[in-house]
Amino acid sequence: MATRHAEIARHLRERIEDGTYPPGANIPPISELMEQWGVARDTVRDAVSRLMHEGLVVPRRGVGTVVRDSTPVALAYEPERAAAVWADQAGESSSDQVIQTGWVNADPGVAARLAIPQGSPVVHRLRHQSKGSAVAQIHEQWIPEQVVVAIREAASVDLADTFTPPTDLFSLMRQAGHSPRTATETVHARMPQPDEAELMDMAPGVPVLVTVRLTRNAAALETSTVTASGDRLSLSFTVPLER
Amino acid sequence: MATRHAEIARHLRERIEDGTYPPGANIPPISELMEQWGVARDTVRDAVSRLMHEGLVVPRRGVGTVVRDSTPVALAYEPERAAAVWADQAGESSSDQVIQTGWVNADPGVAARLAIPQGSPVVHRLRHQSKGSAVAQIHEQWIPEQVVVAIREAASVDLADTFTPPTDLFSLMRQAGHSPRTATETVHARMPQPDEAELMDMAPGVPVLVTVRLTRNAAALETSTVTASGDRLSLSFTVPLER
DNA sequence: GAGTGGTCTAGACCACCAA
DNA sequence: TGGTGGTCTAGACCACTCT
Repeated sequence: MATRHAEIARHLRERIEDGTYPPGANIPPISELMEQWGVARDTVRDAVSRLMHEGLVVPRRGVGTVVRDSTPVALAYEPERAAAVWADQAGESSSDQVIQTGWVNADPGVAARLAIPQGSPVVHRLRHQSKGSAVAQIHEQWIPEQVVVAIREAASVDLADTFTPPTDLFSLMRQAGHSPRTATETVHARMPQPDEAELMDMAPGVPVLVTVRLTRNAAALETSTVTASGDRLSLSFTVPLER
Repeated sequence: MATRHAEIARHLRERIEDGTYPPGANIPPISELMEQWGVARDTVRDAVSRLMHEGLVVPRRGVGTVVRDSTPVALAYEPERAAAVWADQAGESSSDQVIQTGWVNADPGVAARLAIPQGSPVVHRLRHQSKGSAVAQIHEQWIPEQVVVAIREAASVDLADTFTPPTDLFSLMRQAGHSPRTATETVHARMPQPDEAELMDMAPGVPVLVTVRLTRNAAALETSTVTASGDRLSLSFTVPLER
């Protein structure tokens, strides 16, 4: 027999999966579980805590511990897109706000991706894309000096001092003689940092999806990272298969 | 002032980030932290538990609580690939094993993706790809009847009864007159289920990356899901940008 | 054997929410 | 106001790892 709290957690998990406690409903309160299983309060809390960190339930003070919506991650399959697409389920009011922009020195990661010496000046832009009230995506972008200068000269836009969202950075690049050819996107997942979880109003037990992008023609033109809640967003790619 | 355990967690998190406790090192033992902060054991454990679920540390009985390797997620940038690539950091001994294969009735999700009636017969194949001793990826695949039959007739291979890993399912499809044209991959992240975490020997606080693929020409040829530890694997795509 | 983390108890007080 | 979860204590015993 496993430990008491593992046993309780397993039982509750099964009841959630078999629909006894459907999404939106409450699991029994701590006091009741204490009685039912004849254990102390903290033992029950250990069990509930496990379910919370598995992303199955969200405890709410004064209300109860509610079962989370089972995160179906809408499966919209229109495989006609040629490029990467950010798929959202709810098309609420959205906004795109530039939080910060300016010159910084490239850190080792950015420098490696852009193939420039570490510490080289790059323009760093931080954007928050919001859906409804909470931030849905954190977008960070680094652009090498050469490209920034070319855009300033060709389009009279200073990226280091422009707080309006770039309606289309790629067309600015083309105007400046730096037409992007390919974008490589690398995806991984991790748990959010506390500040990220707060900013994006994430439930406990929900990871973030991090996409690192590198846009190139002959040289590297731009690199960026997009960080977003792993359950509110899914990333979709269509790749052609050579004959 | 926040709660005691939040305070302790914040302090330890900062010490980890500033390198006082580098990856592989131990944070101070519970007993020591109890003394330092003048709190009870469970208060310290609450703090450490938070760090654990953030993926920062792994407690080991009899050893101590060690700081995890900071998950650099190797950034291999060879943007020359045209298709999806599964990037691994360590090239150890790997194996690919078919765990299960046979006919099943399509569940709603699979049926929707393959655009066939729910409950239609499909061949379901479950594979485990291992690196070293632990399973690195769980691969589940569903192939519609029409394609299975065509492959059986054209290549004398019965997918419902073949336990050898398909060296190349796509070339079998081409032989059978079903050349795949595109693959659409949709990625999201979630916390692993307990059995998944055990099978893949995952540390606590590590999410899984789930990729749902749909391979098509005119019709849907195959759909599959790949589930893998979000820190041991990163998924990379290169997309061409139209002029 | 000494030291580590893991489990569990019985009781207390606090913070939050809905009726 | 009553019920919910959140925090915290002081103490006990167990399981594991290393030397």
